[in-house]
Amino acid sequence: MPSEASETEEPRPPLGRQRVVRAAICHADAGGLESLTMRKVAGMLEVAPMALYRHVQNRDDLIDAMIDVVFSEIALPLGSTPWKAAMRDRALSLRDVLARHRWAIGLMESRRHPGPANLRHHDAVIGKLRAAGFDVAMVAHAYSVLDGYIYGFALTRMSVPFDTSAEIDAMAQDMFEPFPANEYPNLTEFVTDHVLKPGYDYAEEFEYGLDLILNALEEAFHAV
Amino acid sequence: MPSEASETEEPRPPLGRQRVVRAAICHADAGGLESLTMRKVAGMLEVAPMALYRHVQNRDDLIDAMIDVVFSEIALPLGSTPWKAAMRDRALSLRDVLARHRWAIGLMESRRHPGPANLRHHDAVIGKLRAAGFDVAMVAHAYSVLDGYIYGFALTRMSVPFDTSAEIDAMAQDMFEPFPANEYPNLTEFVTDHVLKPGYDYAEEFEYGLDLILNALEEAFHAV
DNA sequence: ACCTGAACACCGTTCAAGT
DNA sequence: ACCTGAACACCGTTCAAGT
Repeated sequence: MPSEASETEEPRPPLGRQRVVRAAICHADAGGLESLTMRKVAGMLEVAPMALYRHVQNRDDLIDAMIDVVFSEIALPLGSTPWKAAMRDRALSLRDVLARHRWAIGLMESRRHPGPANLRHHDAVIGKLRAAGFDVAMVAHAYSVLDGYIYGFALTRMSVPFDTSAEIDAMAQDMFEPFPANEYPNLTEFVTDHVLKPGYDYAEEFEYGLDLILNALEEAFHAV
Repeated sequence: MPSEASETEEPRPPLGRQRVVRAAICHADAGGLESLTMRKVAGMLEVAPMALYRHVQNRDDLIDAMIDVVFSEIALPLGSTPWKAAMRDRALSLRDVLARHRWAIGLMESRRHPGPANLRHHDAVIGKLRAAGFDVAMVAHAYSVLDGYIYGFALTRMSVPFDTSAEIDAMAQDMFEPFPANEYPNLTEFVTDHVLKPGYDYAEEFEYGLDLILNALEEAFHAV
């Protein structure tokens, strides 16, 4: 067939950095960072492994780009919303984004080459607090405790991998199985009498701590 | 020479699970989890890679064992110390342990097979709060917000890798260099007018947030 | 009981070509 | 300009031996 038949021969679209980064995020969302290999991303895009290196310097550069996409998904505290409500909305948005992209939790704040969405996000959060009257020292306090809590909650609570009460129950059995009964009475009581109870929900735990911190920050702010 | 000369021939001591785990922790402390390979640990112990598998099921089992050693290094809240001081001491101890073993931060609360030191630690913390009069719901609130904050601070603040003010300065230059000047005015002001100032110290930020949370928990506890 | 060596199916990345 | 294929120096882990 003639090589000019450009439409019927399905000439694949050029790769492009965006398509590479999106495919990588998709893979990491499903399988985690460990299973994200250059070769698998290339396979998803039906391309030779080395084709990726035209659009990405190396694996670390790819991860930098992925993280900036994640930052771009966090709702910015813009508009005239009061600082406390704005920080609350931003915290819930960040919590949701980290739940979608669990592989990103440990990488968001340790990149040596932050992207534009990263810097823009921090600029907006700091700007909102400054506009509300926080001095730079109080901004540091507030940002440190809020982000510490949000990322830490994402890390410690959301990483527990079960959805149903039955799963959590089975897992608890497995955990205590190798040890003598009543070796850990307080932990056992806590798990059986509270965590395993049908009404218990992690999501509410996040908002309890978040509001505890926001209220305490408000008090500290007004005390100045 | 006769094979009975057992002392002069330096017959290496048997490997043993403890020696393997300790060597692995030592390597991870220095180079992180990424560079921790079975082959390198074997090399440190001057042994063939496959020798490790007599004492450890696989790489994941090795990491489980490493994490439990880390848990064993956290000071337990024992004795008759009041709950607030005990939680404060425990938080500072956990912060220090995580600073020594940064590779462990993301793994401490997501192990499918927690070891005895892990369970014993949680049992002691829960026991201290229960003994102080916290009901199980309040224990969940307190533990969730405290550990969230401690792990998150370790993740977000301690992962920034600089020691001296000069280093942080150079890094800030690098970060903003690819972008137009004054693109991020609030962030720039915050970094130059506060973070880069000689008196600023991360360590104090940790204790500010910790005391904010502990005081808020105390209020919530007494309000019940 | 404890350790070894070869082998297998993977990695990221460099280099030299291909179109 | 964009993609490929072979090659190199690595991985974790299985298997069959060695002492």
